[in-house]
Amino acid sequence: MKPVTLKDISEKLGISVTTVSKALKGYPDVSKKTRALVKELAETLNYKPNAFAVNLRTEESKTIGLIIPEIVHHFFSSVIKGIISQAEKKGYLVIILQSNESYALEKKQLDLLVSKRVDGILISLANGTADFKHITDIIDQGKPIVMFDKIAKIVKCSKVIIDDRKAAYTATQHLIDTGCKRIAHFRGPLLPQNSIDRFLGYKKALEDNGMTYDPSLVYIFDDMTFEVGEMFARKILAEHADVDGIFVNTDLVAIGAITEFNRQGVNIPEDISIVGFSNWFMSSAITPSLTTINQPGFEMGKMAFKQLYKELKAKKKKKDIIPKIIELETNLVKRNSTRE
Amino acid sequence: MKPVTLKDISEKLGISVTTVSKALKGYPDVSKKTRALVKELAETLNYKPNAFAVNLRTEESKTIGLIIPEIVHHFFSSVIKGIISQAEKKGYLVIILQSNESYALEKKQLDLLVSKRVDGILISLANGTADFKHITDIIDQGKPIVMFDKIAKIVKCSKVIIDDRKAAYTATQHLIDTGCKRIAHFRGPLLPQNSIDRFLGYKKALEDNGMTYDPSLVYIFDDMTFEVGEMFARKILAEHADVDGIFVNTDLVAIGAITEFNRQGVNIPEDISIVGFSNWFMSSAITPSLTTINQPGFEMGKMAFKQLYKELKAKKKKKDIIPKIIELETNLVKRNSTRE
DNA sequence: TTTCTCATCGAAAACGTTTTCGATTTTACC
DNA sequence: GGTAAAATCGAAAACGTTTTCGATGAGAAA
Repeated sequence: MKPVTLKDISEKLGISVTTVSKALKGYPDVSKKTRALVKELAETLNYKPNAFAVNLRTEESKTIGLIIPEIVHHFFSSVIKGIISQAEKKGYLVIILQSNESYALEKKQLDLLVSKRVDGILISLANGTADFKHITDIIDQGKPIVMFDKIAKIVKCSKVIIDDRKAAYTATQHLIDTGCKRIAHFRGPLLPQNSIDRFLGYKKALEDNGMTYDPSLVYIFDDMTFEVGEMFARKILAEHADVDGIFVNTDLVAIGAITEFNRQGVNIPEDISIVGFSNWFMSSAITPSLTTINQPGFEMGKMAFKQLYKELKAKKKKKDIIPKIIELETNLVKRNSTRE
Repeated sequence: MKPVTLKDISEKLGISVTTVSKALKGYPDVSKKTRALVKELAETLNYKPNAFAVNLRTEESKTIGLIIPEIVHHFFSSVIKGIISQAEKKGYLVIILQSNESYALEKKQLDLLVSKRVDGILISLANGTADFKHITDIIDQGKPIVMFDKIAKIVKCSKVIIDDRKAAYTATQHLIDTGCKRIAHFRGPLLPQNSIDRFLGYKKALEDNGMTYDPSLVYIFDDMTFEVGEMFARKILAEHADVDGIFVNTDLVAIGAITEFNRQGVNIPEDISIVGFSNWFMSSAITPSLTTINQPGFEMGKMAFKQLYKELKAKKKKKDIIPKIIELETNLVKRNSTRE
């Protein structure tokens, strides 16, 4: 019933616990004969080291924490998958917490992870997070932490991101290149850095092409849902009949807009061209299929863990951690919601 | 730099480690005065108990493991969210692993969780899992384990499920009630219990209504994607032009089929009625909106954790664990892909 | 035989906490 | 003041592992 311990093995073999431990861990000062004996008995007894004891002794748990604003979300769940897949390869387990876009929760959860003594932390910030003391405190304690996607530029730690501004610029430029003269932007919320950067990329593209930036063409809303996309589409038709191109913050909203435009008999891309953001799998399914920016979620998760892993190793060797900004490539996926 | 320990507090206060520990844990044999002193110092020093030491001493980690076939999946990520939300309330953390629908991986991960000494395990089986020794071994060790959604009927442990058979029966009956005379079924893979039960419900409904069951109307395919839905739709039109109703295993495939039918000028629900399964959020977004079975993922996650929690408490009190089957209610969500 | 080297082993401390049980002090009561 | 009861404390063991450092013995070299 009780799990097998080193002591059990040592008693059965008439040798000390020390030697058993050493034999199993491949220390050189144990004879081939006893080593074989120990390993064999450990095998047949199905010995598994008590993780709690190992943790206490080595002061590491081979576990990392992950805080994410929302789990039920295609992009984020892809990131999670990327993280877990990579962590598993290196023998790390992942504890996942969800901040629900709440700063207070995020803070509490960070605290919880620290008190549980995870080896490191991966985090994508909540929209509401504007103060970063809870993050810097942890960094000051020397615990590795890596941010991804929704980051804070001020905080000195490693980050895995895409160049939202550049991607948005590319998307908008594509609309311009395919003949759009008056381009709207479905921006979504004001706060997270992504939203800001995508907006700035959109604006820059307009300006670089000698088009006037019109604030009334930027639609703002806190939630980004399918229904909001439908609503924005109706608004565009009512308020700005001259709009012939839209750059949308996220695919789900773009697909909502397309659905509404289809319903209203607006031809896409002839009357209005649309570019989304994310390359959600439904973008290729909708009719017309959606031109969009590919945002590599799985890859982002992988890279975030890889960077954290490097820092964990560096810390073990008492080396300094030099924060690194990893920028992942995005690309425009041309489909049928924009012209040739 | 080093975290504060009980010893630090005891030395600063000139009392024993024992008393400090007792004071913090509210033991009665410590005076109000010292208790206050200890609590205050612990507060200002920001003392956090060393989780590793507590784990070792108490033989529990307040951590549970979760094995799921696939994370990037709306239903499963909803379940995860339900589990995490509930676990957090009770002070438990959740380690998530993904089996990728592979029996071998599932087995390995279960082993990993046990060796990490999680307090209990939640699992939704991989499609390929047909042997259950890896599960029963853990149950025999006395470690609580609760299955959900994709379960094995033979294994003696608690389960949280829906009545797939009944739900499928309801879906099919709805097609019959609204006038469908020849009903196909997009079944998907042969193996997981859900697939089998949904098929059986479909078949039973036909038989109970005096309709002949025609195996050639049951479409089987290993993957269940949007594209498979499109393909099935084309096949139906080519092979069985007389079909006027379809019960589809999962919403995504149903939506693929609707898209293809729309493209081909088939009227839904007039020419062909469709019922899906899951109530994925896109079901209400597609045109026509999809009649479907609501499958409460979040709720399922919540209940699964709650049951596991009960068993963890029972185990602590040395009480016997009596396996419990929890069946969650499903309901038909009538929308526009079926007639009135 | 003595000395030295090398291979092999084990005692013991340490990680930080919890809990039992005995010891000491304080209070209550006569 | 003396005794009993109650309140308060702390020593020590325990959880299972890792690792340091010293001990022992065998064999080789002198």
